[in-house]
Amino acid sequence: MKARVESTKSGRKLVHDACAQPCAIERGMRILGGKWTGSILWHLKDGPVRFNDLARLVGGASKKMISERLHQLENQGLVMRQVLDTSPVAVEYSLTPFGTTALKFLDELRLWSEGLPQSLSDSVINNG
Amino acid sequence: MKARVESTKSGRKLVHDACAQPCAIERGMRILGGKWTGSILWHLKDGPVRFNDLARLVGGASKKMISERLHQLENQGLVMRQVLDTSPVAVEYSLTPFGTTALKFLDELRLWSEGLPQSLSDSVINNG
DNA sequence: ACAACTAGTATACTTTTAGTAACCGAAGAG
DNA sequence: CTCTTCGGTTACTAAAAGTATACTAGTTGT
Repeated sequence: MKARVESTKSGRKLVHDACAQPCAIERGMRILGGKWTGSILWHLKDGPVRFNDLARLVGGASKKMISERLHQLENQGLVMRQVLDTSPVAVEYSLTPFGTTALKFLDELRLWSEGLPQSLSDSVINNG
Repeated sequence: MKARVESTKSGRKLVHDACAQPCAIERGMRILGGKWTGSILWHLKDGPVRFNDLARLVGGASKKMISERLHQLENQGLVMRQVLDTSPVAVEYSLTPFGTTALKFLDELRLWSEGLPQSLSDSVINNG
């Protein structure tokens, strides 16, 4: 990404290489930046978690949201779904190897967020 | 965040500490995860950029979007707005010291995103 | 028998966000 | 005089995200 703005002698502004492809930043955000997506991945970091447990852990998100995000993450290959034939049946979700590669970045986000001024944290109210 | 799920002797599941506060992950995402937010910050990393230049650099986002995000980022203290008394007036946006602390995380995101499989990148179409 | 759990899906609705397109006044270039 | 640029704002529409309730169908606990 070498986008830059140049001024011609007459002062006209021209933009070169203005993200003809979506920036890496933006592409990544479209995958990980959805509401609850980060939280879900984060709660899976220590091992498989079952659907309803996940719904309880990610307080504030409805089952519909959890369900939608998990489908999305499964399609994108970050999360695995495994049905255990216990009774009643249990369904476990876990990170794929690819999914775990996102954890480094999420941890960086966590570190940043934990240092946020209180006033800013307060203005972001809902649970997660 | 020490959330966990425990099974009682009777098999009942209880959730402890289920994100009474929003997770750091989720709080951070609410600030940086908005559409275009990451791209805007990233384009400011090398120094001040003027409004219309920014709108051109972040291809795909309308001026309205840029304007809204910049207001938000200014309120949150990540970005500074400075009016230069040239004629015609110019308005420059730049990162505050606090804003620059987010760059580390954004760079981690960029690295992750650049390694994405092509198929996944393709399904995330718009510009940024 | 009855309630609560399992993992979701279905439906209906409201709210929020994103996006388009047009427009503003002031000033500069041709 | 007209066209363009500056930094936005306004009005409107479309799409996404959210809520809430009810339903499946089998299992276990009281």
